[in-house]
Amino acid sequence: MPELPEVETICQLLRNGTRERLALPGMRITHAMVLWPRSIFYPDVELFLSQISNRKIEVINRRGKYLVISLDADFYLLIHLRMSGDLWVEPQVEEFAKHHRVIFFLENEFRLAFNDARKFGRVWLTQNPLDILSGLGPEPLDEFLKPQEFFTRLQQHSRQLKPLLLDQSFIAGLGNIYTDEGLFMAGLHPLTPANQVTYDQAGELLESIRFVLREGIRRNGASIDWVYRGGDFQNYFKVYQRDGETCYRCGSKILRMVVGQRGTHYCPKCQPEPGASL
DNA sequence: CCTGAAACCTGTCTGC
DNA sequence: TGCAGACAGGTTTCAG
Repeated sequence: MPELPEVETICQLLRNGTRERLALPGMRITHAMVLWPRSIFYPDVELFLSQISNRKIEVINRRGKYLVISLDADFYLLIHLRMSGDLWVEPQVEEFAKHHRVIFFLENEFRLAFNDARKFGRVWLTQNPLDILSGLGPEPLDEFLKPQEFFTRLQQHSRQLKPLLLDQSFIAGLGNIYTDEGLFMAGLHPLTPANQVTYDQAGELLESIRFVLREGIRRNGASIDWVYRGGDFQNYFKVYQRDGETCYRCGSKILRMVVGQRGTHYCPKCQPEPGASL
């Protein structure tokens, strides 16, 4: 599922807990079990298992699409869910679900399970989280990011908007859904060269991105395909996977094309081609 | 710097 | 029913 709003939803769930499921901060990990070794990106599995044992969970945060779990002894557990990853807090007595890849056993009767059907997700355990996170661009929801800076960053690239916004070093957390939705709201064609975006358009794009991300978070993320249950932002998509259907704003037929190997959905009338006159 | 293709994986859906 | 092909929320690597 995971784009920024989905990761944020999981982050808040783990941080605050729910009725039956305890909040994780303050809880100790007694030991872990690795069912798919390639899920552990760093360090090697043997060292990972020894270093994770008996670590206390202190703070749970998000940076881009990474979940950042601070542990005692200055360790950080970083988890990237990629395409199909999810994190479940569940009783230890349950059978392992089909796609469990890494299990963190807690000191009570619960465990934290990393479930990931497509095996693309990755886990790091490190004392230097910046080695992994420092390449990320700014957080879109951080008010520290001003329209002027966003405009300046756009000016520095000739790339098309769609692949640029998906580039995590340009801005962190956007994925295919929220990029398409943000471009639609801003009225910008996905193929527009970034350095052709005007100052006003840049401001609108930043506002639009923030709006769709906040809506996504408010709806607890989107649930698509067979992977995720929980959020319902998929019921509020304006263009994503709506190709062939009618644009709510102008009535035109929503189109789909492939840009940078990613399905891209847009309204040909609300998002005019770059260079086309209105 | 930019683009496109391929790779890493499993599951679902569509069409023949 | 079987089977091939397309497609899926992401990222990295490599060729041109």
